[in-house]
Order: sequence, then C-alpha cells, then structure tokens
Amino acid sequence: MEESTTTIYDVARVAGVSMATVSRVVNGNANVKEKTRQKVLDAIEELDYRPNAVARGLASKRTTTVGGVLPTITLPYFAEIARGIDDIASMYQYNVILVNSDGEEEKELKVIESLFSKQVDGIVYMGSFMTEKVRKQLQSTRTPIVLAGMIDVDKRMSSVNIDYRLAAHQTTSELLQNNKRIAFVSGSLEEAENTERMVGYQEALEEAGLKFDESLVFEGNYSFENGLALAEQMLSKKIDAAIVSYDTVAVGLLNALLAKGVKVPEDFEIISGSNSPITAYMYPGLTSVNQPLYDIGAVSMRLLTKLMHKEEIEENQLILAHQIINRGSTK
Amino acid sequence: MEESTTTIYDVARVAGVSMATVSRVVNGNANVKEKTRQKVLDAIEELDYRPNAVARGLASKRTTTVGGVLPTITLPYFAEIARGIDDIASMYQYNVILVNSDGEEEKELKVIESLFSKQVDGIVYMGSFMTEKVRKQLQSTRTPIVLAGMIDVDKRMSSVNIDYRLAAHQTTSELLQNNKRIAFVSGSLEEAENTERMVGYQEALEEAGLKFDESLVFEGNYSFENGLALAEQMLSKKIDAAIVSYDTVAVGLLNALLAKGVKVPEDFEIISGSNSPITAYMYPGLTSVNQPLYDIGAVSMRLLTKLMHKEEIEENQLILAHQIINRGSTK
DNA sequence: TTGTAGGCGTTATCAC
DNA sequence: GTGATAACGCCTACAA
Repeated sequence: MEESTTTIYDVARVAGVSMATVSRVVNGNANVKEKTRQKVLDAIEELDYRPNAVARGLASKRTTTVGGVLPTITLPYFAEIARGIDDIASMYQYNVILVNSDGEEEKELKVIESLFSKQVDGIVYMGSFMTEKVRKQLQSTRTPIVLAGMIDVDKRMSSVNIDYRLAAHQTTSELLQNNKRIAFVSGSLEEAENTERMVGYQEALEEAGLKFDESLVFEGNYSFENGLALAEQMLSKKIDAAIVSYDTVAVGLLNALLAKGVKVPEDFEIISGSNSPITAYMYPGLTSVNQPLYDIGAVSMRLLTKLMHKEEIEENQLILAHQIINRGSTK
Repeated sequence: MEESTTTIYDVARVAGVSMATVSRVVNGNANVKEKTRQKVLDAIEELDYRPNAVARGLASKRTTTVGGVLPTITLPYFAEIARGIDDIASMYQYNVILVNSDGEEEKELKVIESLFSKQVDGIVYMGSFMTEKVRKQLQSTRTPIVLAGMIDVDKRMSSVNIDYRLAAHQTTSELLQNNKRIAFVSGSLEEAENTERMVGYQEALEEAGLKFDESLVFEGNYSFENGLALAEQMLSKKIDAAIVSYDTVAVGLLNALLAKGVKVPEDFEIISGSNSPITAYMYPGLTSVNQPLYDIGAVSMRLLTKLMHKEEIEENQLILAHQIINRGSTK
C-alpha cells in the first residue's frame, strides 16, 4: 500500500551510508565491507526497497529487456520458440517484449520501432521473410539481432536453424521407400528455408533415379485450410505421399484425406515439418521432422546474451540437430 | 549507424527553440504555434530523432508497458488470449512483457517482481489459480490488474470471463439428449472456473431428472496424456459421453478412443471446453464451447487501459458471450 | 572501502 | 506561446 516509492536514497539514509554504497550492494559490487553490506541489506529489507529498472536503464543505458518479433504467437511453431527464448532470457535476468507483426511490413516496422524506442538491449527475430525495409531498420542501430528459425541469405546476421535441406532430403528418401509420386508442400519459395528444403527434396529424387516433377510442388501458406484444400488436388494427381513443411498444413491435409475415406498411411503417407504438439495429437499421429523449436529459441537467446555482452562469438550461423519422429502417418 | 543518441536537446538546437517546446511537439501538446511546430518536426526529421521511452518513463512515471503473466505461452489457450492482449495493447501504444510462470508459485513471484521492477503500468494475469502469496504481491502496489479467463473469488480484482456455469449446463444438456452416463472432466476443482462448471453440470443432470454420480467426475491436469489415460477408465465405467474443460485433454481422449476402435460420435460423444484451433484440426472435429479467447484478451487489455488512465469503470466483472460450435464429435 | 557530484533524456512546473 | 529549471531514480567516474 505504501505508494511513496522508496529509493536508493532512503535505503542509504536508513543504513547510514551513501547512496553509492547502496548501489554497489544492489549491483553485487565486490568492493563493500561485509559489515556495511549487511547494514544495507537490512535497510533494503526493512524498507521493502525495490530497484527501479527504468531509472537504472536510463543511467546505465542497459534495460535488461529484449524484444521478440514474430508473425503471431498463436502459431505453435512460434510459441514454442518464444518459450525457449523466455526461459533463457529469464535465466539471464532479461525480460522479453513480444510483438506480433502478422508478417505485414508496415506493422513490423512500427513494432520494431517501438522496441528501439524502449531501448531494448537486443532483438530475436522470428519469421520466415524479412523485407528490405525491415532489414535496413534492424541494421540502422547497433542493437544485436539474432534470427531464430530463419536463414539469413547473406549470413550477416546471426541465426539459429536446423539443416532444412538435409531434413527434406531424409524425409523424402524415407517416403521413396514405398512411393513414387511424392508431393513437396511448402510455404513461399521466396523464403530461404523453403528453397533449402526444395533442394533436399530434389537431391533425394535424383538419388532414387526419379526426375523432378514441378506439378508435385505446392507452394502455399501456413494455414490448416490450405492443407484441407490440398487433398483434392493430391488425389487427382495420383500423388501417394507428401512432405509438408508446416504442421498445420499437414494436419489439414490429413484431415481432408481421412474425410475422403483415404487410409493413412496405407494409401497415403505424410511427413510434416516441425513436430509441434498437434502432430502427436492427431489420429493417426503425424510422422514429423522434430525441429528442436524450444532449443532454437533458447540457443538464440543465449547467443544474443553473448552479443549483448560483447563476448567473442566463434560461429554466428548455428545449426542444431533435428530428428525424425515416426508416428502413424508413415508405414 | 549514427551511434551518438540524438536527444530532444539536439532537436531543440537545430530547430532554434527550447527543449520544452520540442517536448510539447513530440507529445502533441496543443499550445505550440503552427510555425514553430513545423520547425521542430523538420528538425526531428533531419536528425532522425527517436524519443527515448526509458527517459520518458522515468520522468513521467508511466512506461507504456504492461505485463502479461501466464503459465506458459505454448498452450494455445493462453497464446490466443495473449494475442488479443497484444493487439489492443499495441493499439493503445503499449508494449507487453510476457512472462511464463509454469504455474509455480516461486517462479511466479519472481517474474511478477521483475515486472514491478520494470515499472509496468498494469498487469494482465492469466491462469487458473492464484496463490495467496501471489495475490498479496499483486495487491501490494497500486498497479492495476486484470484477470483474463479467471474468476476472482472475492470479486475484488477486475476480470473478464465467460459464464462457465451456463456453458457447462448447456453442453451437458446437449449430451443428455442421447446419453445417460456423462463424464465431467475438468482441471482442479480448487479453481473457481471449474467449480462453476461443475455446478452447471449438476444443474443439467437435475433438470433431466438424473442423479449426480461422483464417480463420473474426473479431476486432472491440462495435458494430452491425461486425456489419453482417461479413455480406459471411461470405457470400463460404461460412460458414453463427456464434457471436457481443456481441449488438449479432449483431444487426448478422442485420440485414445479412436485407437481403441470406439466410434465417435456413434459410441461416444465429446464436447470440449474452449474451441482452440486444434479442436477443428481433429478428425472428427471436436464439438466445443467457443470461448472467445482472443476477445477475452482484448477486452481485458481494454479494461486495463481504462484502469491505468483512471477512467470510471461501470462493471469490473465482465462476462463475454460464448457459443457452442458443433462438429463431428457429437451427433 | 566509501562518499561526492555530474550525468542519463524526458516531463512538468513556473515564470515571462 | 515559449523557455528555464527542477525533478525522476540510479550509475559511475573521481576523490577522499
């Protein structure tokens, strides 16, 4: 109930020391005699003193707050990464301001601007595509940036990813064991992750002595509805298996296939791209590439702390290991 | 690239006015001659000046940042609410710091403490249960709080919810059209939302002339696994329908039933509690109570803005309308 | 080891 | 309408 904010100054008075000493104690500075440290701690306790991070931020130019930019937190893919970020952030005493951009440039520029205005110490950028304007905006300051789950084409920005090409290669090969006509379903091929996947897909085909058929490539968006709509086309094209980058799309596809009486995996096999919880919720469960999303977030944030503390970085393009989780949607 | 932060002072110099005037312009204060306003705006443009929210926060004691406390952002239920919060927050020029508590008191106290330290202007609290310590902590300051999707037992804190009792009553009644033995599956009955639901369930039974059977009540956690495990028990108890508070649990139940060859909805009907996207993803889709989660978040944040701006509130216990979305899991 | 004093970038209160 | 001039709460040389 005490509204009058108690400051470092009040603590100093009660403890009978100067505010500088209180500041030292609060910041864990070693150069304080144990006895005075204790006096200060007692005073802090007594007054229920709470450091004001805003004042601290102004004086030290470090806010211990980072920004997290993502299209929308409602996609499990991003929520999972965000959770990894938050855990490591809180471990290092940072808070994270999450901003949703909906992937709209206009909005993205605006929210990033607000992040800068709040003087965040760093930014983790999630998403799939970065427009030129956003890139410029992000690079117009010295604020460290890490891309989580997104490849930087010119490798200037730090990033944390899995090897999308390899994963696509492996899953395609797996499907090729029982199938010939395999669809490649991804998001926009303007996004580097997807072109990487495409290469992996093509490599696997070639390895199996099959030729690439462009009509088996489906470029679409993230949505469940997109997946639903795909089933029809797949069947009419006599496709018998699919690797799908986004889980929600894979789920939609599975759902529509089941509704049409198609047996999965007997008549159609599916492997989805990121093993979010929903892949396990389905019946049958979706065999899926396990992107370690939480880890991608966690490692990104860890990398960001190093950048913010100006530590030496050995490698700024991190690749984490993925696995393939076999469930009911494949034989 | 310009690292030297340009301040309000630089702008003043370039525009040939005092910093006070610049401040007025930046804050849209009316008492500025149009001509000088233009000079200032030009200078701002020229210097690419960006207001420092931290300094502003210190001077004005308002940070235009709010905190969002939730168990974990990875549950779609909370992600959806969080999205509603963020949209309205950004509409009112607020940013939100999201903190995950995992529902652990210790951690929750810590993250809320960090929120206060950051001088947030308000807090939206999501979750299902608030311990006494947390309640005390939250009420130890004048920072406005709004509970989103959570009932405050003594109605002191503002909150936004749906009418859980009514929803449970309706769904139970719906299931009673074709079934006699209906399970009530919820989270902890220590949580007010769940006891409300329980009352609605009992009301419906009574209305149908059935007596309440305690062995049909399943109190568990949020998890998919919990749902999976339930199927076995349900079948052995000859239960033929269930209303399930949490979607993930309902999904697990559905999944396990299908795996056991039980036909849904022919042999077993399910209605789940919050219509998160996954309910639609399932096959068959889950009939579900549509809790307007996004709106709960949005309305909570709107309410919070009123509280923060000390506007008059007519009612602080808001109830939003719900609907029942019929899908394949009911006849 | 501890204290003094000058910022940090704005807002806000008075005068003019 | 505009300009000084204190705060705001803390950090950080620099002194002592």
